[in-house]
Amino acid sequence: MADDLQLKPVQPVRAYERVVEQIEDLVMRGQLKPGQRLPSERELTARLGVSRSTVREALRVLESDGVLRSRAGDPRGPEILPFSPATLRKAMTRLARVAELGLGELVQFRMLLDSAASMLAARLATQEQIGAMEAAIEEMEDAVDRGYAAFSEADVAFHDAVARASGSTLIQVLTDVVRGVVLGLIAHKIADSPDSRTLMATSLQHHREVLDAVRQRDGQRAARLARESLYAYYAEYVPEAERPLLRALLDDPDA
Amino acid sequence: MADDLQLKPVQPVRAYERVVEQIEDLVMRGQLKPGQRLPSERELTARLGVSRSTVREALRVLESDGVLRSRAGDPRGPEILPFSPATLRKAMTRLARVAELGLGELVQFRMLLDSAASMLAARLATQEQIGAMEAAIEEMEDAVDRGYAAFSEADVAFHDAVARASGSTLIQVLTDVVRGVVLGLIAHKIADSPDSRTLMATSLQHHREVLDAVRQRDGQRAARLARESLYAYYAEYVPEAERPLLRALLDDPDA
DNA sequence: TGTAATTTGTTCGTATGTATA
DNA sequence: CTATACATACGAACAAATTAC
Repeated sequence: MADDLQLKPVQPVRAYERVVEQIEDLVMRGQLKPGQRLPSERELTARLGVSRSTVREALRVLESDGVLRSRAGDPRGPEILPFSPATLRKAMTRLARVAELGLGELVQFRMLLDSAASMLAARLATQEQIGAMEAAIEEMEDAVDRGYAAFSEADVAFHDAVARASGSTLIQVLTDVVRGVVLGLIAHKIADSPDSRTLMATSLQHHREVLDAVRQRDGQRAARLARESLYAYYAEYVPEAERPLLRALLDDPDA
Repeated sequence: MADDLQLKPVQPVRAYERVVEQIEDLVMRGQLKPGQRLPSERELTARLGVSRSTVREALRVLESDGVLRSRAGDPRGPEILPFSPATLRKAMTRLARVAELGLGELVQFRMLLDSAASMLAARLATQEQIGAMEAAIEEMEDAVDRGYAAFSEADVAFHDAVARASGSTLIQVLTDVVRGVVLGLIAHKIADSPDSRTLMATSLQHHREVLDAVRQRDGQRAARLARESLYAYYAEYVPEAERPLLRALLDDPDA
């Protein structure tokens, strides 16, 4: 007998899975576009030749994946949704919890993303995109006196502007997701900080420097400043033991 | 009337969603660990006070999220699974298709991940982890004569070793995911390349240089070489129009 | 080895509340 | 406001699969 035939164990394919695949395929191929409606459950039952329960299980899975939404009583049928990073965020959040990602690793990854985004922004950003960064900085200046919440909001706007200017959808989405997880872990600590005003002023200055590097089209400097800025802002909330992870991304890790 | 009360529209919460939440919570809190079993569908029906259909819809969603697996006839009940990046990969793949991510953006992101991984590996890797990289390189050397498939496998092993040595789970998982998407898009093109042998030899030399920089603990050099290596390997498959995205990550983008 | 018991996979019927026209 | 079609949810039934004895 040939002993090295590549035979894999066969697992039964359930009916609802084939329904999910069919609908997913239609969406992937663009035959079903956001806003369009799927036939009603009863019609799907008839067209697919499976029971209502099977159709429903498939719809629940697709719904939880953010592919569509079905509402009770809507005679137009389930609605195909536009893509949203919600599923990615869910998966990422689970990864963070189940894999027990430390704050250190999350901040490290943010440094990585923001650094790359700043590099790309310096080299590729349009004047309009640079204008959006400038507007966000002005908003931050105004917000210093209005407290941490307002400042944080403007800060997010700045980083979003940079991420958009990077031209990379992946960087944009992942920045959004990772920031959400990080802020969820420590927002209250920063808000409660007694010298949060000093923190904001320092952070604002760092952001100005990044913007300056972007304006001068100096990608490497923008990237370096972005890393240093995040390190300065978050390092104190990261446990001592994990700080080497952050420092390893700085140009001079032993300084 | 107060006009600025933050009132959001309430959307009905369906029964199966509350079941999903309960079980997801138990897994998140570590009260249900991988390998453990959930009660049977009928017992869940009784304990949760909902019908079996509702329980099943919840189980299907959890199954599609990779949280558990239920097999027909298994009297021990659904099994809690260890975390796997499968969901992340699924979400990422959908993002790539639906957001119409070009090959350029995907390769760009790989450059970014591999660059960071190499930098971190140079600064943090243990001798054992460096040994794994060396072993992968030797495997690549052997594989040059055995064709693209074998070479690609060894190549993957090298990048995995680097990603592991980076100490970052996020880098590790995302490298795996993005590589899967990229290879899915162009593996056949490389395999069919007439001068694939030359390509392999060049790539092998680049990998040796990265390893050398890691051995010498030169993070910045390792990162730069990693970017250049990926650029050299993939650039020709990336449409002309998207290549500036890749070059923007090189130290000298105009060269 | 084979068989019995239990579980999941799937279907069908029904009652109820809801959104749309 | 009403009629209609819809989704939600329940429960019973049978087939197929798995385990354990």
